[in-house]
Amino acid sequence: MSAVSDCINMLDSETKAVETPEDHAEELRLWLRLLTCTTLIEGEVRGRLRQRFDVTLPRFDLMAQLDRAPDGMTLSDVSKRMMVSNGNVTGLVERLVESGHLDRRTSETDRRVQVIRLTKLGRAEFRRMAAEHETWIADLFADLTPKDVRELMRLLAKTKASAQKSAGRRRA
Amino acid sequence: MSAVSDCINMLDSETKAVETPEDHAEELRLWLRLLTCTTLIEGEVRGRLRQRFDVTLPRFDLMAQLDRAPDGMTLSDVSKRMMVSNGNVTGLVERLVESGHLDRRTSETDRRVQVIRLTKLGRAEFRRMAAEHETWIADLFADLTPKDVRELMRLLAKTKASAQKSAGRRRA
DNA sequence: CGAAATTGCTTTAAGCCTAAAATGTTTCCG
DNA sequence: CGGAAACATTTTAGGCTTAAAGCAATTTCG
Repeated sequence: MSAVSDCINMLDSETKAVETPEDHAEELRLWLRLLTCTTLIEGEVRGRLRQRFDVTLPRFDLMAQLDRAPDGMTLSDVSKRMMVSNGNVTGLVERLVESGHLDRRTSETDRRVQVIRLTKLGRAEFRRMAAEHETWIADLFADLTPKDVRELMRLLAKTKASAQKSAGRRRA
Repeated sequence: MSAVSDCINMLDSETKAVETPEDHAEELRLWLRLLTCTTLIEGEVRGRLRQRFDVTLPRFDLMAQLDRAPDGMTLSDVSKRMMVSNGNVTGLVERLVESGHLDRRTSETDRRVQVIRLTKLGRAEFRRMAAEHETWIADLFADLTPKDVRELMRLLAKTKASAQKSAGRRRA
């Protein structure tokens, strides 16, 4: 091996400034496991919502957002909170207005803005579903100790921060 | 409070066999955080796959399954592994056969079964994408220490087991 | 002021996804 | 053997989802 490549390798191992074909198998496995957990739980919740209340998960999620905002939200707010595209929200809201769960009105002060709220019916139905939903989640996580839960919260917060930072780097 | 309700409450607190309106806010928050992390990372990966390779995430995932199975897989296998419905796989495979990435043939021994494999093109393209994909994941998780990763793996394994148990209870 | 950029939302085209019903195939067993 | 059950896949109907383009209203700033 040449003196030059010796030098480069030392830089690599000591400063980690250069990318040799490094091994990221652990992170990859972590990502797959994270995805598996989420998919598993999401599927379970989806199925139960459907069976018990004949409602879809996205509809439930949207109502959950609105339940915490008595004064309503704009479509953009909802879109950001739910981390879905704008166009997605448009259709979702359309169907929920149609079924009488949501009320939609154009803002007085800015005619671009649509403000949506839960109707009385929407709120009542959501509360009924949410109560049961909470027990499902509790059951799905039942084998975790309170300490496990705290620790997971902490590590996922760290994960979220890390991912956001990485996403920010890309957009920059 | 009556003697009867005293008795019931004692049973509740000591054996946890009965459900009083308990507080499961922590588990709920944990679930939302888990979902946020996954959605965030998934969206980031989806965007990068699209930008760099003009490929969708489901296509990538399907090819990833096949890359690890040189002898091919049946559609049912893929469906189970990917945790998606059978009908979903049918369409996904259709498009990947169409684009020349997959090879599909009916099993010799069981005419119900379709065996799919990566074509040479499919494998080459997947390997190219996977190499880059791995660096994205590493970057997204960059702020986690090796210890964090290990700990998350452990807790997510526990979470997965708990959720599977709960899902099993329901189907029973 | 008024053009340009931005913002909020909708539309479009394409693809993803599910649950349930339908189709064809194989296995099980009486 | 032969019908019932199980299995693998496809089809169907409906909804979800995205990226990108389009439209209208508002804000910015020369």
